[in-house]
Formats: sequence, structure tokens, C-alpha cells
Amino acid sequence: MEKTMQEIVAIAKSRGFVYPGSEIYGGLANTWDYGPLGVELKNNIKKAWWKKFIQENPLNVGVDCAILMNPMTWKASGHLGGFSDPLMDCKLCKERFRADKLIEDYMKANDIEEIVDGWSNEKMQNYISEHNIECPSCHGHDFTDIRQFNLMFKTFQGVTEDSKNTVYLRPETAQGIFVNFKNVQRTSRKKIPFGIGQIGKSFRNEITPGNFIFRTREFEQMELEFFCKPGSELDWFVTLKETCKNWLLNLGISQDSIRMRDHEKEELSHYSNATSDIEFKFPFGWGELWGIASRTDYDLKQHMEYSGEDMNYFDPTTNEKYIPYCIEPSLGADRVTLAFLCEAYCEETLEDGETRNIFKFHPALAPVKAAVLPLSKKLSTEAMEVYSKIAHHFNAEYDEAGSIGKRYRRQDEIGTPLCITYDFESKEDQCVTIRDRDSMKQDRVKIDEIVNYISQKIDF
RNA sequence: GCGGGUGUAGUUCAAUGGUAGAACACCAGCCUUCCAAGCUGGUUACGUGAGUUCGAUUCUCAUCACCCGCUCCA
Repeated sequence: MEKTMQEIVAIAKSRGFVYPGSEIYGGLANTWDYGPLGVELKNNIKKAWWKKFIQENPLNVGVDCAILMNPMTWKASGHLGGFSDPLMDCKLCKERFRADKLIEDYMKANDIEEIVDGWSNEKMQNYISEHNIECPSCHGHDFTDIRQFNLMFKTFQGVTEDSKNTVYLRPETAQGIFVNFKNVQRTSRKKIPFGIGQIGKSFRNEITPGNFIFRTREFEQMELEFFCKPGSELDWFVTLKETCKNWLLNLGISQDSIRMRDHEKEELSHYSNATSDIEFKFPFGWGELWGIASRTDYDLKQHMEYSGEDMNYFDPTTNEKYIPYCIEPSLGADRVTLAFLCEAYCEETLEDGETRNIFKFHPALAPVKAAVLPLSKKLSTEAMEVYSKIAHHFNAEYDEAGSIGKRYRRQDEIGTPLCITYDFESKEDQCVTIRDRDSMKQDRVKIDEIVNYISQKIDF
């Protein structure tokens, strides 16, 4: 069955995973709200990331930095200057192009070797008119002036909208880590190599967002900045790539759904000496999920230059002093949530030949871990007690409406791994029947042992 | 942002220049001892705003959203 994006969006809304933002006011472009199941899923994903990259990893620690930062941060990082696209429109056919792309394409076609990066708008504009570069779409020669689209959201700190108080919503979480490098290193007493991770929201005024929660202007990132000794970065790069890939596979992403894409030399950002993407096969095509970039010492160096703060690390084992190199695996939380949604959504054929569409999440990610279903409403009180016991530890549901079969199906639809039935013998033997959705096997389990039982099932 | 299409209950679809109906879902009651049973009743919609009109869900315009193309990199 070919899954379409439309189907995913519809099912996500109808089951309470993701709703369109501000819907009652007619919506707001490309904003999405996570519903009761969506927030559980996303939180579970974030928890799983944190567990793997921070909690379990003795080399890494976490931070949670402010979204608003001193604007100098963005000058140093290059976002205020370079993180914007020089765009021009063709006045004839109304198509919009990136000026640097037009020039690069022209150069490629005419075997001219020159680097456009860093050109001023004026220089690009002049080049286009001098060489009479045409519109790739209608072959016209009538472009508007270049307009710089800065991708950073601007706002004002303080009550007056005075431009002196302009601040920006961070376009990536990474810079909060870089500016805190020395703080974290000192207070955590970490030695190189070590990493600092963060989960948080970032904002980019994308020109063309879209594809549901794949590209939105407000999004959440899970980033790790891993600092190592210069020269060792490519080894760490390879190690981290594997770690990232395995994390996805362990949580139920199939081998066929992802692929690795190494960036070509020409494609690399100016600060990077190696970059790989893990791409996921979304219903709309392959899309980047996880960017793993070896960023050299670019960021720390930039901040050292702009702030005057010495970012050198003194290595006590070798008595060397150096600015650490950095590997950055950066994962979009919303993107990977979408990936898990797509991966989990499947059609199942029942014994009677009927088909139904359900979500099959890895138990660690499932929004609801267990549902308590009394066999009869007469057992409500006792079943509710079992539910309370479970809900103390896990997100659980209690359902007594409709037939037992109906209630099993409702849980199957949202990917609940375990269904717990309280029946007429339960009171006597203090046991319940637990059905495992994946194996469709049933276990008779002592009520006192349910919590342990569930813990084991959802571990990963 | 540009070009093309769409917009009716939660979902899938009807009807109509005189203000809407079904199925599934949902809720309540009866019934029901392990995988979508049945019966009874019930809630819920013309994306938003303006215009034309005695009257607009239907016609016009704007706006918003979604889908398909151009763009991109978390």
C-alpha cells in the first residue's frame, strides 16, 4: 500500500497526533499543534534521544539554553550575514530564483571556475546583467533587484520597539552550546573528547516551508556538539554516524527506509570538512532527517574572535593547547516524529480478510503503553485500581466503552503495545491477562508484577 | 512567494438562490465473560470576511488553509 502524505495528515489529525495550528481562526501557515497522542510520541522520541546521547553516554552532558541570545552571537556564527538567500524574481514569468544559483549554473554551463560565495548583492546583480544571464524558465532578461531574505525571526527586547533592542529567535540550538563551551567544560569537569547536547526550539523564516511537519518555521532540534582533538575528528565522525543510524534502527525504522548520503566536496559548507545526511523515505520522497557535520574549529574560533574569550582547551595529558574540533549530529525532532509516524502507519489484514490501518510503534515510543480493559462494566472499580497503579509509572488508558473486541481494536489503531484485561477470575487469583500486540500472545500476570512486566516490554 | 486545483459534521460523501442529509466514528442507556455484535436515543458541518440579493452553503471578490509543480538541507 502506498502511503500518501495526505493520508498521514488526515489520520494524524483524526486520532489526535497533530492538528493544524490556530485552526478555529482559519489556521496559520505551516504551524502544527501536537495533540494528546502526538505529544506523547514526540516526548518519547526526545526521551529516547536524550537517553542514548546524554544519559547513557559517559562522554556527554546536556544543556538547555535560551532562545534569545546576544545578537553578537549571530554575527559571529555568520547567520546575520550569510544565513540568508539573495533572491530575485523574473518580472516576465514571475518565477523566483537565487541569484548565486543562477550565476553558478551559468558558470557551470560555460566552464568558468569561480567561487560565488561571499559576493555582494551588487556584484551578483552586475554579473547577471553583464553576462546577460537568462531566466531558466522563460529565457527572459528582466529581473527584479536582489532582495535579501534573512531567515532569522526578529523581535524586540524591552517594551519599546526600538531597533536598538532588536533580538533574534535562534535559527539553531548549536550556538547556545558553543557560547557555553567553557562553562560546561569547567563545571562538568569533562575532558576532551566530550559532547554537549540540547533539545530545543529553533526558528527559521523559510521561504518555502511545507510537507506537514517536515519543514516548518518553528521547529525543534536535537543537537549534539561533540568536541574532540583536531586530527581525530574524522574517526569520531564515522563513529557518530553509526550511532545515529543504529538509534533509528533500534527504534523500529527499517533498513529500507533510510539511506546515508555523503556530501560532495563542492557541496560542503565552508566550515565543514565532512558532512553526511541520514535521509528517510517519506511519502513525498527522500528527505533529510539527520545532518552529521564535521565543523572543524570554526564555531569556537568565530566566538573567540568576536567575544575575545579564549576558547583554547588545555589538554592535561599531553600538555597541549588547542581549539577543539567539533562533530555535530543535528536531528529535527518534528521530522523524526514524522518519520516514525510514517514508518508506523501500516495496513494490516485480519483473519477474516478485512484490512485496517493501524500504527505500529516501537513500544518505547508508543504514546500509550498499556490499556486497562475490564471484561465487564461490573468490574470497573477493580480495573480502575489496576489502571491507577499503572498510570503512576506509564501513560496508560482506561476503556470500558463497547465490546472488548472493539476496545482492543481502538488500542491497535493508536499503536498501544499492551492491553490488560481484568476479568472475573482476577479478583480471586490477583492476575490479569496481558495481550502483546506484536506477538498476539497472552500472558497471565500477577497484578503486583504488572509494572515490572511493562517496564521490560518497553525497554530498548 | 508564483502558476494550477480544492474547501459541507471528527472522517468519507450527498443535496440546494429560501439556511442541510447519509454512512462510519463519538457520547448516553440497555445488552454483552477476550478481538470492530445488536437495540434505543443523542451531540456535531456549509474555512473566514465582505459584496450582490428580500434572502447566499450555492453567485462575485478578498483572505486563510490544503493538494500538485518551482524552491531546500534540521
